Amino acid sequence: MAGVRRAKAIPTIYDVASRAGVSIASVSRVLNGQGSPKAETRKRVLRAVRALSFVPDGAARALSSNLKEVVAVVFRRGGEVAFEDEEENLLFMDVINRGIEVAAQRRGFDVLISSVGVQEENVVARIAAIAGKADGVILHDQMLSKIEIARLADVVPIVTLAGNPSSASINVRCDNGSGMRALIHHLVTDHGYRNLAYLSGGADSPDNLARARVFETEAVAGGAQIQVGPAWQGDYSAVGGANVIAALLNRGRELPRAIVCANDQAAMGAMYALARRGIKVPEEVAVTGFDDVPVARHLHPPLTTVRQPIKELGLTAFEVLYARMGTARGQHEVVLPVQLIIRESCGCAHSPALPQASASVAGGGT
Amino acid sequence: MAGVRRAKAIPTIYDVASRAGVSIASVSRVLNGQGSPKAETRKRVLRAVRALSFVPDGAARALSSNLKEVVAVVFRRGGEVAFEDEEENLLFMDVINRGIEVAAQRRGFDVLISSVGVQEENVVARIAAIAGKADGVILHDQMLSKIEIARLADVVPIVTLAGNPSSASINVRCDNGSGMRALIHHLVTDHGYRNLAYLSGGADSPDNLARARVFETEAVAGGAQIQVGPAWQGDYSAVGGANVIAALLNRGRELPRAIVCANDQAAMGAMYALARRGIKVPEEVAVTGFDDVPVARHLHPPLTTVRQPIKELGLTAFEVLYARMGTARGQHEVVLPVQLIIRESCGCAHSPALPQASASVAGGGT
DNA sequence: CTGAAAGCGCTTACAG
DNA sequence: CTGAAAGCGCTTACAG
Repeated sequence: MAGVRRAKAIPTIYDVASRAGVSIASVSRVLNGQGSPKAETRKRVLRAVRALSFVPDGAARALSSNLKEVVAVVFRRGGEVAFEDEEENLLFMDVINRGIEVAAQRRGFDVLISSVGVQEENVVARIAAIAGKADGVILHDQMLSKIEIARLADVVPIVTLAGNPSSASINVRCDNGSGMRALIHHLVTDHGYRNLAYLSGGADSPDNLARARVFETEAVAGGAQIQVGPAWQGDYSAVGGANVIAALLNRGRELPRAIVCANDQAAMGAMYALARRGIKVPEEVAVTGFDDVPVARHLHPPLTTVRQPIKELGLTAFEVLYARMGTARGQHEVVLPVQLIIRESCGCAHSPALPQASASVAGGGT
Repeated sequence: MAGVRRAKAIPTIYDVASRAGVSIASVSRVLNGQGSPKAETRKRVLRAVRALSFVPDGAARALSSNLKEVVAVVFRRGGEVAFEDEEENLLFMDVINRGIEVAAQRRGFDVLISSVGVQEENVVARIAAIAGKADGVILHDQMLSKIEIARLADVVPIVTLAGNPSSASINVRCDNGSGMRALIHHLVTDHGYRNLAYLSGGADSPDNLARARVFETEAVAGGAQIQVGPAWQGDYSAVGGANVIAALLNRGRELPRAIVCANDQAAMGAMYALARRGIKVPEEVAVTGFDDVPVARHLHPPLTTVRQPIKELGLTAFEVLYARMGTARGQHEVVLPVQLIIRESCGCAHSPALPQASASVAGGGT
């Protein structure tokens, strides 16, 4: 508001109509392909539109048609970035957002992006304001409580990404269970590790909780010892992961044979901390991640992890939201499959690669 | 439009007003902090707002206040992704977009993101539609001609990123000239290379043109031989870069001592193609990039390149646009400084690093 | 401090 | 096929 306003008068549909010598209704019709305007009318309108560089005002359209053709995406923006590679974290969100955007485009929607600072105060108000500018909202992370979501859902359809299912919204997530199950099976059965730890992610993250739960069940079922608890509490970040390992080491604790990390970021941090102490991965301690972010394969050793269908997560989130805009109810949770990616940090043999970081080529082209 | 509509009736400002027993004007005032509503009025309005989960409609606000508080960002979406690392390319745009978003947030704006397919037909119409939904537009790449920009600029302020300066818009870019100058100086003077080539980026990219021009001037001024021309025409992509090298090698051409690539992506492709033929970088051929994307330091060898202030590019684009929304005119070009980042692909000595990919830590924390 | 009313720029029944 | 008119949900002078 403060001092922001337009300079020159911008042409409206009235200007176009009078220049073309027709009514504004006709202008609207030819512009939106409604009805069957006469060729002559059409021609005159189009000419006037060009002459005036007329662009229909989105707000006015939205108001009268009750459709903004905008989907809002809200996510948390990280604070300080200790590891340079932490930027990769963003990539994860960005790839999801790209998926949302591609799906949105197909339906003629645009994407309104809005990040919320980690320690921003009025999150609810912020999100409400954004919701007012869109036909639907996609929420990354767990930024709103169940009731807050329910309240907002009265006003606009909501899809959560990796959140908790709720009767008021739809949750889209990946299959943490089978991903973790495959990973533990590989570690316990294939490698025979008898002592594992789970380096946890954000304490209140549903993904983290699900992964932790399956980690425990499967490891124990496989007859392995496990280490869990406060000492292993990370926060999905590389610094967090590094701190956990460093603290453990400082207190002289003996490390397990394998560290299963809540995500790739934490794994990067853990590997960094281990390297600093001269502990060899995977010879002394195996480390695994979750997500398969692009850098994962560039690490030394390349990271064994569980690949999430990142872009599909976004595509699906939009499609599910779009469907919800039309119909009242539907499913409340959508689960996408994951894939175990075995590289070397688990202890598997070095697979021969081309002598360059980008050895993993899909096309060829040369 | 097709079949999309709301389910339940959504509360409007009238509902709030009648529930609170005041006029809609009062509701609007307390919600927007205008005037000085009585404490009692304020209380009753707020209570009603909560009770109804009222969220003001953005379209209606925008229409009556003539301010959407939305800035549109349009960029080109790549086609196929041959190199997996090509995703990093997105990161570049995404970091810029993050910068835009952070700056926008400070001013109470949200960001409307819209990518345009490489071979999409109605680009002008698409962009016009997006412009109608925003108070200003930021254009990545060179997607619109000079006249198209001028036409659109009649309707909405425009900032281009790495485009051409024009009287109708403002262009924000980095200082290609001094970056390339520093790089060539390092290659020619410090390393003494006498034979260089410029692996070009998109033929119509202003950045590429500027870099190519300075490359020539500086290399020649330094007394070096240069190779340029169609055989060295890439397209900013890794595949493009790889193809150029492969084609040259296939035709038995002798490579120069150093290949200066238009950007990091092309450099990655070039290094890949060289590695496939067993040509050693930097011992036989030095390779450099431009941009300093995050993977650059993970390559083997780590890439010498010119760092662009990526996030600042975005921040600046928004601020400049915001300023333009208020005042009629101003500067037409903003240039941000760059920094030469010397790593190993130029032939410089291996700098001792921690035994892990993420050796580059900023904080510490352990 | 507060309310009645106009107006923002479109879309869309409703007549003709 | 086309136009006059109502209405979408807000903000903001203008009176009081």
